[in-house]
Amino acid sequence: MSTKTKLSYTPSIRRLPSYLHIIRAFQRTSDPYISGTWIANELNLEPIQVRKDLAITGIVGKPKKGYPVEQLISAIEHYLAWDVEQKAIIVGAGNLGSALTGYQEFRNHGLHIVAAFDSDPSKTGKTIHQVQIFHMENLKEIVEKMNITLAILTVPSPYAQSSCDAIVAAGIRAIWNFTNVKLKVPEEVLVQREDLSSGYAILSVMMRTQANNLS
Amino acid sequence: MSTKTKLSYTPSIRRLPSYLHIIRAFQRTSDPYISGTWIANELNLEPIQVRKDLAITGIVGKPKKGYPVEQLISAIEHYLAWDVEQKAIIVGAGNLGSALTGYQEFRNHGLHIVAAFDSDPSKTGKTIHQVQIFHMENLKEIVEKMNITLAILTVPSPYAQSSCDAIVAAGIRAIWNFTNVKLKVPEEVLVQREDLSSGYAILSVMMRTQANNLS
DNA sequence: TAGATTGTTAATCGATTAACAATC
DNA sequence: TAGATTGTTAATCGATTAACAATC
Repeated sequence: MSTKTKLSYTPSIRRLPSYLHIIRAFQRTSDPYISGTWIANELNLEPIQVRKDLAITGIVGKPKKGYPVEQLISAIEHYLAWDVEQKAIIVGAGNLGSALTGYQEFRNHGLHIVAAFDSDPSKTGKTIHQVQIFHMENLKEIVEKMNITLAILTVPSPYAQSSCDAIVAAGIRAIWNFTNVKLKVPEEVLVQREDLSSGYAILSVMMRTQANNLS
Repeated sequence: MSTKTKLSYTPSIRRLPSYLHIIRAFQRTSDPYISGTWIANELNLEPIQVRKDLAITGIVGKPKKGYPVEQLISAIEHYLAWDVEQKAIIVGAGNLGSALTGYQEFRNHGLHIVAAFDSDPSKTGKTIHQVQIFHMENLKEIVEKMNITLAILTVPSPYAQSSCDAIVAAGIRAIWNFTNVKLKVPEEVLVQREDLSSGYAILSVMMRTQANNLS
């Protein structure tokens, strides 16, 4: 059976992290209930969309009051599998790798970056944000020893495919790909590509459209 | 009139950069025509989807042969407004700001980062990837002098809104927001948020789903 | 109680996919 | 010519939005 079945509710899943962020901030007010309407206002969304999105987590709200804050946070975290610690490694200890390693928000998502790898021997032994850098030669050994299942790929694009091959050979099953390369992987390996250019494409067309409207 | 009209074809626009990337690589083969079928195979998409996407740029192909490579590149670049130079500044000269400043691919998109800003005085005068760092105090002055219309926001989230306010006060009309903060801006200012957590949410749910299927 | 908010069911909208004639 | 590929028109699919009864 192919593992490449399509994921349902992807637009909703993409919005859940912003809900979680907002709800955690709201939690500090000690109000035990939060309404979908309030979340929607905060994020410029429609209340019905928020309710539909939250429904996929299985949360049940109370008419008139809203959703119980603690339970709602748990439900979102559980749905996203953010309630269990997920260990990950950084492959490519450059600026982007370093930025992601230092990104505190990931800790709130259960994501722990436990090691970094680089093919530049002069980086070996150094640390980025208290995470040790190893040489790529030791990838398989350390991945096996630490039982790692996720790699974050932040190498320059010419090295993307070869690094990916090393990651797969090390037994890793999921890759978060920050390069602009479409990676070739065995069917059972999951790849999530973070394409910076696509966001800029949207912004660029918006700017052109706005400029045209003004004239 | 509100400028917040919804952008059409956003899924297609998001895919155009990967098409462009593939087509530019193909260009080196000197073959004057490229088929939608070939692009689709390369990116694991359906040929019909590629044809529909390319159609929004106005390109016209030749049955049996495909699309003329040079014209296709021009059509995509023109549609994305990537055929004109777009100057931008980095606000927040940390690791992420530095990574984006050094990201060579942006040059292929007409995006030129011409200055960086940071509130840390010890960074003032230094450079990241040959781009000079200025103090935030000089933001408005330099933005006006250099006629900047786009800011890339890469500050830590606690500083996101105040930095955004400074950007707007400097007269900038478009912000590419890499923080996890929902920015409050006047209606006429465009914001494109790049939300790293949403990509991780997708990956995390895929991993959970796959793990469940295997058991 | 009155009214705000939920959850469900239905309607709409837009994106993807299918079918196929046209054609180089 | 035969066949691969385009572009158009229609069908399907899934996401968003609307309507509204239930209810705390």
